[in-house]
Amino acid sequence: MQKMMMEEKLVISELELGKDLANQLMSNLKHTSSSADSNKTLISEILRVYQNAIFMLSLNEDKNTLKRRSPEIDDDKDSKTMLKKRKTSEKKTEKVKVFVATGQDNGSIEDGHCWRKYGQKEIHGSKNPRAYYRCTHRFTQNCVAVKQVQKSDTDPSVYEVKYLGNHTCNNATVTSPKATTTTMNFSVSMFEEGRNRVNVTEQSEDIKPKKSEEVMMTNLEDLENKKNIFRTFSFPNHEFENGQWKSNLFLGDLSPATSGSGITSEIVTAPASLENSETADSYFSSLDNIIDQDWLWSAL
DNA sequence: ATTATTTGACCCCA
DNA sequence: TGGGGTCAAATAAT
Repeated sequence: MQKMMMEEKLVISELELGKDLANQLMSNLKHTSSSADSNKTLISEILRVYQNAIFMLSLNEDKNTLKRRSPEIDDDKDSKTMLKKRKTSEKKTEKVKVFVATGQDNGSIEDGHCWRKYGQKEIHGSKNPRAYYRCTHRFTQNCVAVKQVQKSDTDPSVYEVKYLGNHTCNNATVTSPKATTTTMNFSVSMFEEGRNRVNVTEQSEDIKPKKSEEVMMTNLEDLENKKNIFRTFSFPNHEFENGQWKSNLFLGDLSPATSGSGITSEIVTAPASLENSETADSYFSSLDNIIDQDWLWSAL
């Protein structure tokens, strides 16, 4: 009950924030002096805020149905430390991270890491191809991080970005000094994935398989489709866990390494170039464990 | 010259 | 068997 209270509070505060932002926007629009960028930013914020609120609410609905799944996830976590050659072991209960970002760029959203494209495929039910990226330092630093980017079918301004594996390279943030004009706000959520849903398929046995998978959706909006699944959080200091939020958050750059299996949460402060608002930082917060979503990349 | 992208081949697994 | 992830040669960009 207390947790419920907490969540409700969060929802309310999100909505209030949205209202605030909307008012600002209204004001901006009245005084035509404001920049377009500013308005765009506000709109992005508003959308994100409402999305968060929606998610929180939808979460309550879901809670009953999928509250406790995945009782046994840990087992192989430590036990096999040095698993020699697990033959495509069993289920991959991975953690999935969902990023939501308002982006207009081509999916190559600045996320503080250097990526190298290594493939692109047409995907069965999708109109748009999926691009595959790996960390630039893969060979030099054995960094296994990989990501997939695919433009949304429904909204061309939306890019769905799926992250697999954690970065183990040093070159975390700071991509290049040059105009990190970077993007905007991101929200992240993370949850566990039910068994063979979105298969991670980290085929190699070379490096230690990271047990983490992350998915990121760029831009908001189309959460309409995937209503409840998407829990995105962008408000500071809140971590979702086992159906409840707790405040706890990390600020700073993308989570460094943590090659370990369990990522917990990470937040990213985004550059927030537009305007000077110091609070413009965006961050990623993540959640832990939640439902499994097939909707995500599924061709529905 | 070096580093990144493109793109069809290859390969694995459901 | 084919969908989708990766490789790698060719090509482009620096």
